[in-house]
Amino acid sequence: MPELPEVETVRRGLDAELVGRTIEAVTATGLRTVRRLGGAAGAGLLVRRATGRRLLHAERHGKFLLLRLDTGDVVVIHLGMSGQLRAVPAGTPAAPHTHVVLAFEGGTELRFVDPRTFGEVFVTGPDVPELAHLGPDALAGVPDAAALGRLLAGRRRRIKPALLDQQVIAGIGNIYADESLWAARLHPDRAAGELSRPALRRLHAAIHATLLAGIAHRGSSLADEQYRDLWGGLGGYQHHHEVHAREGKPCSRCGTPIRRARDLGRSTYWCPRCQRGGIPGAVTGLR
DNA sequence: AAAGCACCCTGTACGC
DNA sequence: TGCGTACAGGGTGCTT
Repeated sequence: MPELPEVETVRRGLDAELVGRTIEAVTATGLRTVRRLGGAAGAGLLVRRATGRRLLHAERHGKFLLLRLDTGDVVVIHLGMSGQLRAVPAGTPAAPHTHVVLAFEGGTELRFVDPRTFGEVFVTGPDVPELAHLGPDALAGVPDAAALGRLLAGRRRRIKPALLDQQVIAGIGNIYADESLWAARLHPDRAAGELSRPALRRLHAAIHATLLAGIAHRGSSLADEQYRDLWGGLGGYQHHHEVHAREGKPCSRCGTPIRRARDLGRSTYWCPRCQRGGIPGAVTGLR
């Protein structure tokens, strides 16, 4: 599932491949993908506002990609669970579940492919009000432990749900939340607003190091997911995961088998020995 | 405020 | 072999 490092890898691909070029044609056949704009009318809106426009910048906020056009309009893309952006030569046969195609000058097409259609594409104005509810970007917007502390201050919820909440901090998903908490030696059930200053320092450093490592390895491509970069390449960070999808395997620090529990409808992985301090009786403490 | 769940959706894995 | 089911979980929205 694409999280910040995967989206950033795609963004860098756009920088290398398509920024500065003009969009010559747009097709939007996946009506669910453009649902925010309103079905067939939305597809027309995307075509009208993107066709003939030059791509000035490719930006990222959390897990959202923002393609800034020369009109000031912004094409916003979220990959959801199974979305892929691929750059291919015009004329390449369309993969199944290809929902939106931006045909750039020079013969390269940017194709949005998304089997499960949790992802979306829409066009909006320069201020992107649709993303105003997001917290600061987990990499660019949280400069130090004190900033992280301010985001978590006063919150009585557990730290893992807080990290996953895009309104608190944007870009962290299930993989990088688990990996960051392991690196910081924090139990996923620790109370978010009651972390000590050393714990906040460890967590801030862990989030940054984990996200940067994910980017350095071009993201995580787990066996049961589809993540690939702009050119179809697989990421490699899954080979460096310490806890995620490693239930029963020994913790690299202490040898204790990694545990797994269902939390908020998804899996949480942690080392029960290295990651202490869970709230007694909280979800993962019971299993 | 926070937890927990249903929902959207399809590909894959697995048990019978 | 093949069918049904569980699972994967990002985001949203609802209820408790």
